[in-house]
Amino acid sequence: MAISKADNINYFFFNPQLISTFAIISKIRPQMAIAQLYSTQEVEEKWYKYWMENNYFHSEVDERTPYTIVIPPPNVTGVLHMGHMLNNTIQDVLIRRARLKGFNACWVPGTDHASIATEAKVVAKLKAEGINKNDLSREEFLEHAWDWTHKHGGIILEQLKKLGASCDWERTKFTMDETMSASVIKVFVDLYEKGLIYRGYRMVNWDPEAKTTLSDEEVIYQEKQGSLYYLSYKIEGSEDMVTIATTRPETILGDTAICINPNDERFTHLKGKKAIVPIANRVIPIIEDEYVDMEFGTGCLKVTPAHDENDKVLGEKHNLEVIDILNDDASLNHYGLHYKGMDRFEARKEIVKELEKIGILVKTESHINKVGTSERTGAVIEPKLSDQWFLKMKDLAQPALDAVLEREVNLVPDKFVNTYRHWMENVRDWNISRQLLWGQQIPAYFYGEGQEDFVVAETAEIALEKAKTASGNKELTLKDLKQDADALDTWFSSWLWPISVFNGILEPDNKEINYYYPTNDLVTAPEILFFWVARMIIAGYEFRGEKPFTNVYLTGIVRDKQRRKMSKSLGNSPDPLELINKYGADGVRVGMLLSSPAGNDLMFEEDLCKQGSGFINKIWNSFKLIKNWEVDSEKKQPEASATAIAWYQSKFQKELQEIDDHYSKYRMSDALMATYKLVWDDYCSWLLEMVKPPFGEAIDEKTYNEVVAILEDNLKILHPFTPFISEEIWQQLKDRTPAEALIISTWPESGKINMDIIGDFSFASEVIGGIRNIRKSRNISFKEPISLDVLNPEKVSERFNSVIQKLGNVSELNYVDSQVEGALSFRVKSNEYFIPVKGIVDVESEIKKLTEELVYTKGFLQSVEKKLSNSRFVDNAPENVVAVEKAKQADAAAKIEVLEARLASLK
RNA sequence: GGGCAAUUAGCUCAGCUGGUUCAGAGCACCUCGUUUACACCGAGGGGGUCGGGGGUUCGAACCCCUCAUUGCCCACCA
Repeated sequence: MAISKADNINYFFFNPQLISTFAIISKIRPQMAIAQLYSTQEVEEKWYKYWMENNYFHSEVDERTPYTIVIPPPNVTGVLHMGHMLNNTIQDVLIRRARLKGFNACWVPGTDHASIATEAKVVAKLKAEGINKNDLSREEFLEHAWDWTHKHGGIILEQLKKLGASCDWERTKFTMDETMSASVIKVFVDLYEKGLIYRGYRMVNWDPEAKTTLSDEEVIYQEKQGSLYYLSYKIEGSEDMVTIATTRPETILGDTAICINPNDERFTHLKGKKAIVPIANRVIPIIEDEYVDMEFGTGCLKVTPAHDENDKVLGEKHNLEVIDILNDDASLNHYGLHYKGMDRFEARKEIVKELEKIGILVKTESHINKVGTSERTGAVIEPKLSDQWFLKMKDLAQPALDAVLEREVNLVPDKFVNTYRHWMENVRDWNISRQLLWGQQIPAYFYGEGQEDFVVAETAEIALEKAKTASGNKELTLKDLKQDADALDTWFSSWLWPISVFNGILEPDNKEINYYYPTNDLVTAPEILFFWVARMIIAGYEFRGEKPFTNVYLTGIVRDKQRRKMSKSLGNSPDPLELINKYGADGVRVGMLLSSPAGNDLMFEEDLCKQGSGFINKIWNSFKLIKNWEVDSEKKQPEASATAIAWYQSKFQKELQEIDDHYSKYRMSDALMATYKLVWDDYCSWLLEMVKPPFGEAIDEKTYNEVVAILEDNLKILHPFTPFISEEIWQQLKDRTPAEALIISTWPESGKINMDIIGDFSFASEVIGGIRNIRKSRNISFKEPISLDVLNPEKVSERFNSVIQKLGNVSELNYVDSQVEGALSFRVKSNEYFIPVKGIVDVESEIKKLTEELVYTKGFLQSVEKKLSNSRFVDNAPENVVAVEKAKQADAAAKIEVLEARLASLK
């Protein structure tokens, strides 16, 4: 791309690729250099470094009130995606504003070891290298996992820095740090001793690929096209058959009963009989239970307690045998007979073939069923009975439920309270063990032959003492102890996060936890409301007797234009870092927040970032204007400037109030939009235009100083959204010491709002609009001065006359007391304005316009009068509402008078 | 199957106790403009029976009923 110097000099190119070209140009034009250029990459890098060097992000316990946010720790080996961008932008906005408001702002960053996700990645990597996880010892595998973590870990945190995240990096934590892990173990032991953790033989979600259990939340149900197979079982000692329907014919090998509904008259003849399982040729009882739905399938149910939750319940009730036919990898075991070793799906096909061959398969129907799959590996989940560790939830959940219902913890938006309540009221015990190596190993030690005798303790040494006491065997040594091989669920460490990052578990009375806890805001996705948020609240009350945070801001999901969730696999997610390169971090931050109310999904498209960077560009250019002004200390302040500044000060206060209100309700986009409009419309389009000196002239010092002060306040309210450009301008505006950096300055104080001047301004802006309309309709160039005549001068707000003259390019403003001939007119309220025009006024079209205006106003007046003549309205409506209607009536009547007078003068 | 939400301009959304500002904003669109910070600009403009129907009220985008559509959560019958 060729750029001529002439093109460059007066334009600002928002294009990082052109930096070097600009750098050269800036050298040739030293007097302009400072303000002409804006390179996002350069500026962003510069200020981030500056903030870091001056330690502004770091927080220490002090006298101030703390304002704390703990980051939802991303997976240690993850990379930044759009969800993180949204989430962390919001957190940074909150924390930066808190910092400006004078709080001791502390944003604690960190990462999560994400046991299953990370382990899956490590296993895959090893596999690619030809190494099988099972061939490694625990220690060897963990070494690989730590290698991987060190290599990829924390990349995501570096990416957050590019976004401008002002985290206290000195506090960075990892859920497998020594103290974090020790906290987890301590909590486990504690809960075990309270009798809340137990070991149970339960049906769990089994991921045969990762060979671990999953929590219910990690199972994703997908609708899949399958078949419903109708199979006939022989009745023992007769030629009768009974037909059942199943979606999983391979599990017949694990059948231990047939169940019918006792009320089902079709099957009375089967009561007390026995059936024969095909292929296995085992004899199983026919039991009766009302659980069976008589409408579904054939009304007969095969019962496989080992492979179905409901069947398990039935089995326990009727004391049935449990036959587990699967190995851990979901291949068939010896109960699979000649299918032993075959994968479950393969076996299904083969068994169906065999059943067909022996005439047992009556028919096959297509059937859509919901199949549970693993969130991490995608494998179809197998319900499996196994020994697992559980945490009793019911009592623990109660305070956490109350806290949200009583709004001690606020969910934003509030609608999530219902969902939360529903879940907490029906909370189930939490399966906390995982058959994984990557994570905190369960601190249970077996000292006997089987799994019956065990003790739970922080360390093996303590466990040994406990085991000696428990067994009465003083000869036991460490070698006799065998620690449970399983690791704890990842969430069993992250539920402690707001406490453990301040070491509040191991040292419950330390200075930091006492100061920073409870934290203020948590910003996270609603998807993990139960996974994580609810459990943190539970942990907060259980281990600190206090909530972990006051507000939970639930973001939406970032979707594309087609409303599809943005994901790597779909390939519809832009690379956040590329976006930052292209639009600048400030631009992307604005883009992300332009439309993302709490709890609503964000329909993201790149245009939003474009709009964001357009805003940055506007801010920059408005600064360039000021920066290049020549200041004259002798010059008197023009009246228009004084008026404009007085107006803006009130307008700013009014909007500041709005913005603060939006923040207090976590309406981030509204706060941004109010700021955006204040800066773009009120500040740039109106204020700067009103105070701008004529071409070639200098600006008076008073106005200059006042505008600079205004700009400084603007920068303060911009800073949370656009930290980089605001700091850049702040620093260019004046020489500042590190103690005067914008990031640690103060949020503008709220002040008086003069509503009169705001009202007068909007009156004046309507007048200016009227002038512009006439200029446009008559094709009068802006450069051509006009004169303006005003009828009914007593109602004109004179303080804005100078502004009207300046922005309307009005050379002469006269008050007249009668209609002006040969002029075009417009009306604001009941005042009438005339602009004499050259050439002939088209009386016909003027009359037409006036008539239309008159008809509309009369109609309006009529509707108001109708309302006012309705006694039920006047009697029932509040006084101020009636007063308003009366004012409308008076205004409309006056306007009609004016219009009629004008029409009369033209006819 | 149970529950919760949403439906307002082409798009994304405001509309905060039913009544000033009640039909709004931003983007997009159209017209005009080489005004000396910015064309990523400026000025102006068009565009909506507030998902349908019914009700309450002096008055409804807002409250009630009903239907429709969409999204989410929970539980799941083999």
